[in-house]
Amino acid sequence: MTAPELTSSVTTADDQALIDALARTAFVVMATLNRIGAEHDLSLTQLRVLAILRDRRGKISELAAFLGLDKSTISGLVDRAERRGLLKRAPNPADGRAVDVFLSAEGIRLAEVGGTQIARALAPMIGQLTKRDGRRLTELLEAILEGDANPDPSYATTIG
Amino acid sequence: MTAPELTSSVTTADDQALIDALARTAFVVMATLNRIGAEHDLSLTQLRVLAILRDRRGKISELAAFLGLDKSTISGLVDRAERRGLLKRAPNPADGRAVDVFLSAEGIRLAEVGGTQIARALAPMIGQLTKRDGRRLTELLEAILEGDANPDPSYATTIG
DNA sequence: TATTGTTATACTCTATAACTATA
DNA sequence: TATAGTTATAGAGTATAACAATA
Repeated sequence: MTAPELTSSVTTADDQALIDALARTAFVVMATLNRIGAEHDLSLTQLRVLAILRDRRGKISELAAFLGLDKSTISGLVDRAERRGLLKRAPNPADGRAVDVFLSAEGIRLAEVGGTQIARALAPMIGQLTKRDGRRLTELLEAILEGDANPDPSYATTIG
Repeated sequence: MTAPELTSSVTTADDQALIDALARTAFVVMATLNRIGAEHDLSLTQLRVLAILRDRRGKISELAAFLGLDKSTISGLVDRAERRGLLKRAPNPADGRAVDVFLSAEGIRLAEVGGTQIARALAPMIGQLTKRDGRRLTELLEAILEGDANPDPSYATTIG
């Protein structure tokens, strides 16, 4: 079986080739993140939660908005991660209804290890390019990200 | 909240920027695919199954290998899609144990509609680039995909 | 009244293990 | 014996609806 294409022929051949390359790249990157997450028994969403909390606290509602998920979903995700000792809950001092979530020492350690592994896993790919081409690719990707007009706020974020 | 980074600082700043751009692009593309799939009550995996079967039949075991999932998972996915009338099963003529899966007329229609929507959804992003930059981006992405050394066969595939 | 979070419920996705049928 | 597929089971991720506590 060779690689099929889902996108149709309403666009030019060049556009089509670019869409296909973007989709393939996305799947490879996501597969890498999934695989590294799985090595630590973390789903992609859990990995993202760890990334988000790596350098800040966050309320349940903020995490939900950031990830584009329902607050009840976050509640469950936090439950499981908390049970594993990766993060903790604390009452928000400014709002009696809100709950702050933040990483435990173990969560911080895991986020660091995961980050290192991700960089290492993607290194062979970016190593295909010269320094100059790498910078060029970064520029081009940042340019197309400018055109992202998705309604959901989480669509515009990085891994976290 | 601004965009956090999961990857660590074992790499150069340039590498880091590229990894970040790749991750952000991957999330935007995947979010687009997810959103369009959801509009048709299709998970990302179901969307990929439709894409794979768009121009070929496939055995359950082939779909499993292609997507990197267990055959029992495919069995369930096919069950649900078949119940919705999107695809059908038929005995494989060459192997009495195998089952062929293929799109129904409704499945073909849905795959076409979905493909068109995906191309349209990504158009604003690729529209940010000149024709020439678009071709350049395609080349660079194809170059880094060459460096993909993932063990799982499904990692090297496009959306389908 | 509106918002924050939790809980109950239901469904999908996923894997593992056990099973049947065929090779 | 080995392979293809199904089924039973279990757990995670997800959303909706109902709820309690707070604003």
